[in-house]
Amino acid sequence: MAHRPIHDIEHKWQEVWASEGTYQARSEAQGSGQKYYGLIEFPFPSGEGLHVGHPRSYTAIDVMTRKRRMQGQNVLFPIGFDAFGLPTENFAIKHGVKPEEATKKNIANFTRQLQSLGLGFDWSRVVDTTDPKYYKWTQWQFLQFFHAWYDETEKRARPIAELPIPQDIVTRGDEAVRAYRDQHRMAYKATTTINWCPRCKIGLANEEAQGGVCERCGNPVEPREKAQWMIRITKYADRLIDDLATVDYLDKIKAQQIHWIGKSEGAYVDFAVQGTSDKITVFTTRPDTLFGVTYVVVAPEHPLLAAWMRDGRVQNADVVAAYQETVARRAEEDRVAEGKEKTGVAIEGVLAVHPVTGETVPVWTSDYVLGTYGTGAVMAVPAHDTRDFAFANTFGLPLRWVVRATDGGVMSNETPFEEAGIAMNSDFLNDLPTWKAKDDMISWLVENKKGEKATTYKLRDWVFSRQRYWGEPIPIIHCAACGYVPVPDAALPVVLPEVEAYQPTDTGESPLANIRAWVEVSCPTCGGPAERETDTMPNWAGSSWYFLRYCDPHNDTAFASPEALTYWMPVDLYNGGMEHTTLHLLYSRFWYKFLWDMGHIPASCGSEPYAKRRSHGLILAEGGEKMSKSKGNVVNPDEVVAQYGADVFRVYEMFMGPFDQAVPWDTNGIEGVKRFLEKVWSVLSSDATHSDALETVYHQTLKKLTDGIELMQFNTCVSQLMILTNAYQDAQGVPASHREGYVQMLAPFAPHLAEELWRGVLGKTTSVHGCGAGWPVYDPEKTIAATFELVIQVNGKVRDKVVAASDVSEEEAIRLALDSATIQKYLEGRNPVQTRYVKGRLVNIVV
RNA sequence: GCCGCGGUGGCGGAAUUGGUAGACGCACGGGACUCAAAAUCCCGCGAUCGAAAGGUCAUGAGAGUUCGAUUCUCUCCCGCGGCACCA
Repeated sequence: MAHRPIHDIEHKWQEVWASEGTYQARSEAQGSGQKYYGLIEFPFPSGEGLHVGHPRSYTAIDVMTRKRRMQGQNVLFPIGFDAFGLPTENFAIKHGVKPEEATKKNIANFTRQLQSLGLGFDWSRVVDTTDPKYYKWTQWQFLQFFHAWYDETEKRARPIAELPIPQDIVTRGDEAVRAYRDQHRMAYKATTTINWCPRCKIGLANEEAQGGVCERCGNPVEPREKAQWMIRITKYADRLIDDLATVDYLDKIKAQQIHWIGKSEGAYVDFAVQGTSDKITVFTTRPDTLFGVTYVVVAPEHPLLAAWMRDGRVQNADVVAAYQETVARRAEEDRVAEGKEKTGVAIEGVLAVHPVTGETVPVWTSDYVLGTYGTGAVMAVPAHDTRDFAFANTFGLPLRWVVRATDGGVMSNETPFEEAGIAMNSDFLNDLPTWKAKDDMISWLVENKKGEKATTYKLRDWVFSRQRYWGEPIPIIHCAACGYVPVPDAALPVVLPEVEAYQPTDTGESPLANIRAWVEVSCPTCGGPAERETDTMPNWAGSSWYFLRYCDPHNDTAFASPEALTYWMPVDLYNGGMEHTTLHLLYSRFWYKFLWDMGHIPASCGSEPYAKRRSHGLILAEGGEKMSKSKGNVVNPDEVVAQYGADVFRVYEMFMGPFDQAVPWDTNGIEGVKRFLEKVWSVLSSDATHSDALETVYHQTLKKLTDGIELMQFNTCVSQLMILTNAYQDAQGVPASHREGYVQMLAPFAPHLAEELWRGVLGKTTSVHGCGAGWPVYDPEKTIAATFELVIQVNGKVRDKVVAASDVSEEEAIRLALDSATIQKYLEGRNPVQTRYVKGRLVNIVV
């Protein structure tokens, strides 16, 4: 390549493609042929620039969409920038620049990098989540959540105006009605304990504070009470699980989402508190073990416990209070540390009444019961639950088996005792209540008003408020007289005001709160004095619907027209990182379903945004470690492109290994790809005479690429191209009849080289990459050579190989095998017991 | 602990889904070209026995099914990713 100015060539074609509009999708009105919407996760434009991992995903989908475009499909392969977010804000604070300026610069840099890779993006549809023209619709969509409630009966979101108001609320007046509505909105404000990161000074959603540490800075988070905007994603939990059956996602993605939503079915069971009207409601998935209950445990932060502490019922109040305090102070990490001894204290003076037997059992509090899951209280069945068993064991609490009467006598259910090696004492078998099946027990509880069937989820409602500057302002106005008033559509977007200081405040207020001129507004409803909401939206907001905007990115009257949505949606293929499985992917599925419920997305688009989801593996550093700035092992795409050019980079990334698996970067490996592309250039510069052997490899390669690209087997597609190229090298050139097809096959992988060969060497006048430019078709018959090497096995071991005609019959093949002198030697005069023939492969003789 | 994925030469990885294990690439060794080096081209390259022909062993370990197992079944070991006191 030293003799060819590779960068000039690449640059030249990039400009030609841009001016010819080669990669622009045709609109729904102009598009002919099948549409194909290929999507990659739009990047966050960080200051560091592109990582070599980005192009792996982008090139893969680029290869797939290029092939389909050549085949004549109307391809939409868009790009944009998810540019709001903390890193930019932190950078701005640190360097005293405006976040929008830093963002602009980063987007420009990313654009330059992406364009240098020759990716076939439709640059006329770029979106930027920080553009007011874009976030106007993010805000508008938030307001749709505000204007809606979830109808459990119809299992869909509906306009808030259609929310039935109970008569007793109506009679209490407008205030009560308004409060009732506010409680039912899909976007609602609630004071909750949030995960507060004292370092970032920000409230985090549970999913951003996994393991009790801040996702951004790794600092431990602490609980903090704060009024936050919440979105009722939990209402969609069932649909988010059930509809996975209708889409083609990698199984591991489905499994992770289902696990994350964490649905479990069981019952609420009420335990009365002796001598009071209180009842402790527990959640259990095993109501059939109700007779095994020997105590009840409430979470340390359980509201009932707080009430008992207040009314003086708790006899050991100081012990309980001390325990509560210890737990509150303890970091989440310690709490869940593996193998941790269980801790807890008995609540003296409080006894729970077993709902069936009427016996009293002690009530304990322990942090092994989570305040945030179920009802924050459990019935403990130490004989059948390992955690209860551990607790009972620590504190010497009694155990009781639940046994099932069977024909042969009595048998125990599974029990941790056996695991623990403790012998079972059969005394307990006396006086046992009748065992009931799970459903029977629930029926009994329902009939006797002691409980009900219940389903719980690990998924929590979505904390949607961020006390930060660099995000979409939440378009709500607080009016003392009217309550929460949405900013009227005509007044959208609510543009981020210019601010002097972006620093978050210790009070937990957004920096926007300091800008009084912006905060103070008159109420759109009554005209009275009012204040803007100063929290902003999380990063996940803009990315929850960007794929819809791509369908119609310049629309000023809607986020996208119904026509455009009908034409393009759903996304045919969405590729992205596994790390987004439980956050972005789940949020955007939910967001889409909601807009679909509300009729903002045409019903014909279907209830799922992505028909197919795939995920790429990580690119690791040369030693197999993760690339990281601190380790100094990061490979910079700019340097790779500078040294080898974009085509070598692309082909190498496709060749390194299976697309869905992690692979280490290998500097020697990229040299091999460089040699390969040079070989392509040199073999194509001379003609070879046509031969049957070349014809076979050629058609085998066509078949491999035609199928393999769809199956995302990029590494073996590149291998096959190498095999073909090696064959041409042996033949000292490419036969005239192969030249076009050969270049076309290379085109998705090495678009610049292919275009140079197509127009420069083959003398074509239009792009090899254009829509309908053509994709070579293979002849299945020609993929089979005239002869093949027939393997002959004796008792399953390869003993000889002979050349046979491809259409050899079974009889002939076996004859050939038996005629072989080598085989005769192995048979030692024995007669075959049986013979097997595998067409086109082998004969196995069993003696 | 639970869920998912994986374990094949010195390395990245192939193997038509039960049919020649190691394609393709890298690294390495030998040779050609060259005054020399680089580049390029040709040959070799799992282990082991053998001068060779050829044999034997080999896909994390062990068993099983089968004419035949990297592929299917069971048990176990190891690695990666996710979740994790979720009742």
